[in-house]
This record gives sequence, structure tokens and C-alpha cells, in this order.
Amino acid sequence: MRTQNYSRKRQAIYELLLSTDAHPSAEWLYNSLKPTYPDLSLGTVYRNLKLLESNGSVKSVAVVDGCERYDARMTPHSHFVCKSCGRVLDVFFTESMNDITEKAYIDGAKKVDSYNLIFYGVCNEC
Amino acid sequence: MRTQNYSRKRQAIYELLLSTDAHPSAEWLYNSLKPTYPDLSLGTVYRNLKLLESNGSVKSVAVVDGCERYDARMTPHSHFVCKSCGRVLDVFFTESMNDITEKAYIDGAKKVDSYNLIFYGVCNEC
DNA sequence: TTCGTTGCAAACATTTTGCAGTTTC
DNA sequence: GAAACTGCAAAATGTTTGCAACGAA
Repeated sequence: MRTQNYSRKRQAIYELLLSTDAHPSAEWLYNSLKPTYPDLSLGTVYRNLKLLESNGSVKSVAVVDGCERYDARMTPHSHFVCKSCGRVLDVFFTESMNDITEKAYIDGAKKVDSYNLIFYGVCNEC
Repeated sequence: MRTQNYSRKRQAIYELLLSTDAHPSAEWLYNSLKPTYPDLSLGTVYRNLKLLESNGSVKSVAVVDGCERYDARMTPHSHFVCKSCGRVLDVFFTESMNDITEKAYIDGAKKVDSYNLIFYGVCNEC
């Protein structure tokens, strides 16, 4: 993690991301924060998302319609993407999936350090 | 699937995709086919990939460094992405993962029809 | 005072699209 | 001949970046 100062806007981006389960895009965050921070710029949102991601504070969980979607919930879980409306929902497992890498035969991999599991379908509202 | 005629170039794109395990990007396909089809255009590759994808002939299996990566192997399997070089490898399961959706608790989903599992790490060559 | 942060706008990279000509059937 | 396909170049899209001003420590 590189050195960093406190930033009111970064804090706001992170807290908004923590408080929602919408798995927002950069633009969604920008539009939501703009009323409170009228001088906020979209570039700042992108820069801070990258920074928070490299921090390990947030994660990119999916790309929906070409837009990166973020999540601040860092406990292991997966996601469901509605192919119709683009909604992203949290998915939890009834039994541990932590051993999922042990169930996979990965030839040619020196080290596996994460995985991303995304389900696709249609959500209840569609 | 919408009506379609035969197309020599579409055929070539599909066959190349079938014959390789590189999980190529549009550009990779374009560069590989250009010598044989000097009048091939990148737009045609993109258009045909979309068409083959909507056909169910190929799948987009990952986005690596902002590039969509495709696969014509349609039997169920997953992928490993090397975070260092961007290589995409096939991943098979030692035990069936077909029941994976049954192990997941998906609140808010009306219908789940597919999933995509991607492992991340470092490959043997890196 | 130093260096991280930001707004702004320009630059970027990948993908899509409109159009006129070509191919398939 | 009708409709699908293509090359080309322009446009669209989401994201990154350079720079000068600003803010934090």
C-alpha cells in the first residue's frame, strides 16, 4: 500500500460503498455523491476506486455492460448478475467453498491466490 | 439465433478458435488470420465473435487487461488467469461441479442459468 | 514545505456502428 | 434480387492521465 493522506472524498466513496449492496459502478458512485460534493469529478472516483482496490479495501466483483462493479464487503462470497437489468446480488454458500481450489485441477499454475465466481440469470424483479 | 448465411471469414474465425487453447482476444484472432485473409477487418472479427456468441458457438470466458477473451470449447470447465502475463488456462474439476448452483443460496434470483468461475494467480512461465 | 489529492479536459483503448459495395442463396 | 456480410473509418464507450491548483501533515 503506498503512502496516502486523508481525503474527505475517498472516505465518502468508501463509506458509500460500505453502506450499499448495489455493487455500484464508478458512475453510480459519482452521481450519488455529486449532490453532497458538487466539485467532485469522475476521475477522482476512478482514481480512488483503484487506490482502494490496491489497498484491499474494496474489490471489483464483476463487469456488467462494460462497467466495472465494486463491493466493499470483503468477506468471501460470490455474485449473481441479472442478464436483463444488470443488477448484482450477493451469493452465499450453504457449505464452505473455501476448498474450491482443491477440487480444481489447474495444470500450469504456479500459485493460485483468488477466484471469482459469478452466476448469471434473471432476477426476481425482471 | 437469427438467420445467417455462410461466411468464409466467420468459418475461419470459428475454426481458429476451436483449434487453439490460447483463449484469444479479437485482436489476436485478427492478427493470426490477417496473413491468410489480407482484406480481413477488425470490425468483422468483433461482429462475428458477437454473432458466434449469440449462437452459442463460442463463449467469452474472461476479460484480461480490458480485452474480452474467447473460447470455443463448450464443455463445462473453468479458467485460470495469470495476473502477471495474462495467459488464460483451462481448469477442470476432479469432481463434478454441476451441482454448484445447488450449494449456493441465491436470494432474489428467479432463474440461474449459468456461472463463470475464474481463478487468479501466477502461471508456471512467470 | 513537501507531497498526496483533485478538477478539468484531453488522451486512450477497446468495441460498436453507418454506409456503400460484395457475397450468399 | 433480397438479405446477409464486409471493409473502412468514424463514433461511442468506459477509463486513464497530465497538469496546475489545492489540501493535508
